[in-house]
Amino acid sequence: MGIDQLDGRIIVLLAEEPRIGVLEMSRRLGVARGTAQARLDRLQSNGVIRGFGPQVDPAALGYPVTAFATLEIRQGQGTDVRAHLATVPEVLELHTTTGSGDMLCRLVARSNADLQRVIDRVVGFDGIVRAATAIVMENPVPLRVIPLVRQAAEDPEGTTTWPT
Amino acid sequence: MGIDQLDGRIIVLLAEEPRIGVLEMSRRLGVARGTAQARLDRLQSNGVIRGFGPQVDPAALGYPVTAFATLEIRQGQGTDVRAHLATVPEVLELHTTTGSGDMLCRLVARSNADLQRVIDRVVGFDGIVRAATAIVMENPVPLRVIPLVRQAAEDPEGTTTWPT
DNA sequence: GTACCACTGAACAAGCTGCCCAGCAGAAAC
DNA sequence: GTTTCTGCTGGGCAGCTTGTTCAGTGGTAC
Repeated sequence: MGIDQLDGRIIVLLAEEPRIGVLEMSRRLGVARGTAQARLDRLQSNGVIRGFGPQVDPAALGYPVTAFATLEIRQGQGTDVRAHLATVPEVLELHTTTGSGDMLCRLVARSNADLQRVIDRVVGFDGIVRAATAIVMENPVPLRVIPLVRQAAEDPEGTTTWPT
Repeated sequence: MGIDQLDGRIIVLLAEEPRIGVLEMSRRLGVARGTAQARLDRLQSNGVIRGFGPQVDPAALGYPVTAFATLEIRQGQGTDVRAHLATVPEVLELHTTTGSGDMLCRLVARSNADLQRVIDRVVGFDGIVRAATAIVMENPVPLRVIPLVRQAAEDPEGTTTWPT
């Protein structure tokens, strides 16, 4: 667990120019091709890099509305609720959490009106007691990992980030 | 806006085997290479496919703790808060929302103890009045788009998904 | 001292990419 | 009805990359 600076540079480079090949990568990093290859393979088998799947924009697909729903679950119904939500395509993500509410899920919809349909489908299940929905207006920081990768590469142990 | 079935199959195929080339893709889809190439180019310039950046797992990087924080902002301080949060590497995502709380952000940390440091850094800014944090315990549905892509490909207009 | 590991630098055949072209079918415009 | 446009097909070509293998080197652990 943890990455060194070369690993960090590999990830950043791949994030900036995903179509780059291993050979070009090795040239930019100033290392041998075999090294770049080996590092990349290791990052993938480590699970640090999960994959290179296409990043799809739901808005461009016709789902411009995003919302977060906090769900309250009836005791003991967690498993069923998880299975139910997994069948709803508009549920992009689901977490079980501490704090007020038991689950948090990310939803998308074709419009604000359509969001009602999605929410109805989500909560139309016995195990769900209550749902509180917050519609996303703006997304000032889209999902990102690069700053974190930079920090992890600079300081694999996390020693300097602790309070002094 | 909207994709047809061939587009959908391209995205699904790319999600399943990201390292696949255009030639192999065209073979699997049963179309000419030029067609696959053109479709892929169009999907990218459309913005449907944002890119193919590496999907990094924060847990494997040494940040196994995820949390969602709901922030309440002092009137008129929104811009400053956005800028402040953008400088924190552990803030992976930030949304402004309707409903209780004004912003929702996704955080990661090295441990539960470390989460305190992150929250202190997030909240240690004048414009933030209050923060409510929910720690993620389990992630039954990791961020996914494929089911949505399938639905969009089957029904680009969304007609069949409306209540009857 | 020896074994082990990571990196370098090189070579090879095989395959893919980017690019070009000509032809064809369906839809829309005139 | 004819023309134009768009999207798809199928082919060819040079150039480059990939996957793989090999030998050599330096540092580290035992």
